[in-house]
Amino acid sequence: MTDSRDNTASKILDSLKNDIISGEYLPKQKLHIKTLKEKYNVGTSPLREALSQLMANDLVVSKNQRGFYVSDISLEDLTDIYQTRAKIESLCIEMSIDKGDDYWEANLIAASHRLNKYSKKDKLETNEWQSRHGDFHEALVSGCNSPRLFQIRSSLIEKSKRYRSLWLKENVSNVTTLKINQNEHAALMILALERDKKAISKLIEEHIMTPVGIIKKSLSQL
Amino acid sequence: MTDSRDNTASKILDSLKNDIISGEYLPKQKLHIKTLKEKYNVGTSPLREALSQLMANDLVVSKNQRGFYVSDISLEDLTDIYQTRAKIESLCIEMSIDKGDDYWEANLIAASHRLNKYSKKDKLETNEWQSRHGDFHEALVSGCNSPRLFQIRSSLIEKSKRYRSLWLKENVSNVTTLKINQNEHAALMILALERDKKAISKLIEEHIMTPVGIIKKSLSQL
DNA sequence: AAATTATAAAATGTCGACATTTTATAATTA
DNA sequence: TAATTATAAAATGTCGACATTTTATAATTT
Repeated sequence: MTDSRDNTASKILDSLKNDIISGEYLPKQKLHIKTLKEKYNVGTSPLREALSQLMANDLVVSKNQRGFYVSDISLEDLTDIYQTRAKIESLCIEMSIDKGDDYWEANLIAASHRLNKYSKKDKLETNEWQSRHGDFHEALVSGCNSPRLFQIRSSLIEKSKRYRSLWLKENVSNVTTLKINQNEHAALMILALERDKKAISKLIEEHIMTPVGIIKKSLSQL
Repeated sequence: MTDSRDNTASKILDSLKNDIISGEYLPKQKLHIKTLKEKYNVGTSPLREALSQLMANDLVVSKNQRGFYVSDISLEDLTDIYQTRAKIESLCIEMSIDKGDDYWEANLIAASHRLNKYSKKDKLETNEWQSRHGDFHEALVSGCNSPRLFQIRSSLIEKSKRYRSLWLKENVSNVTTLKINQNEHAALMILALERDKKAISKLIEEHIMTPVGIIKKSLSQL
């Protein structure tokens, strides 16, 4: 939460990051200092500090004396992000399978149940579904006890979310595609419980790559 | 290079980052704003912007109203960094083997030759050796055409260098340990040219993990 | 009219100032 | 003397100001 213990810079960082990821600011869009200062009600310093952090996260770029811009997207980057994300997720899951205990299994089963139940509803909210979907995948990798690998995973998810958001913006309420691969989730859980590293690696990579084609199509005709 | 086209913040970022990685500033050490301003001859804003970026790179941490500190190290993190780095390097090499062409092969052979020749010298400089060593490993992965994976690799190398620097600080001119695994390099090249993904993956992971034990020992008695 | 130049407006990046908080030091109490 | 409180010093984080550069607009030239 944005605690009062936090300074202005870190508070505004969350807002800004979220606004970029959610697609409120479009790729290549200029981020005017003055405008942002007014919008978020802050001074120059904390704003620029937040933007500096976003630069390090590749969400923002800057040219000297020409200000800050939302970093650009591309079909190549889309593929690269997802491909890398797939490989990393595979690593996480393999570690998870190596180290996961009974609690990991139980937690995975629970998360799967929550996702399944919600997916069967006819009128489902995107946010809630995405939340449960994310929880399920997190449960899969939660046995991986490598903070650094986890961190890499998070930053990649962040970056991929941006592409998904932009795609969702073009295809409002296109929820059906979200549950395209519902049966794959079931398979993933079974393979995890069976500790079949090889099979689950293969499946998770395919699973993660599934949206790429769809997003690509929608994005290329922009 | 630190072009005059760059702004103050990005110039100072390089210096600061380098000084942290090289171990000039020690883990947990406080980074006083006033001191840094004088040392680097800059004002508040660009300094704090640079520190903000280093925060995003996990090289610096900050507590509100209590300033900036060099991020801490630990034996667990040392292991985690290197372990993750090993996995990532393995991924890069596998991709490299999949996509590498004749030029990749030639470049690899050349880099290997430069490293070999220099390693045989009796009086070798650490910097030059490390440079050639780095080049060799980069040649190995240079066929991997995933910018994002490459970026992850770079940031992990950065972080691991910090541990190596701190270790080197305790063991001045301990160059012999640097070429402990010289024969492994030859094996790596051969396996790369043979396109033996499985074998090279295994070897590179071991190769990267080699220093961990040594650094660990030296670091734990601090 | 198109291209170039001159002028005005807007925006960026850096600085030092200042209020607020933290830390260090001295004074007080038990 | 140890612990607590009061006081002083130092440091942080935020702000607005300002010089400099970029961008937009108007004037001039060919």
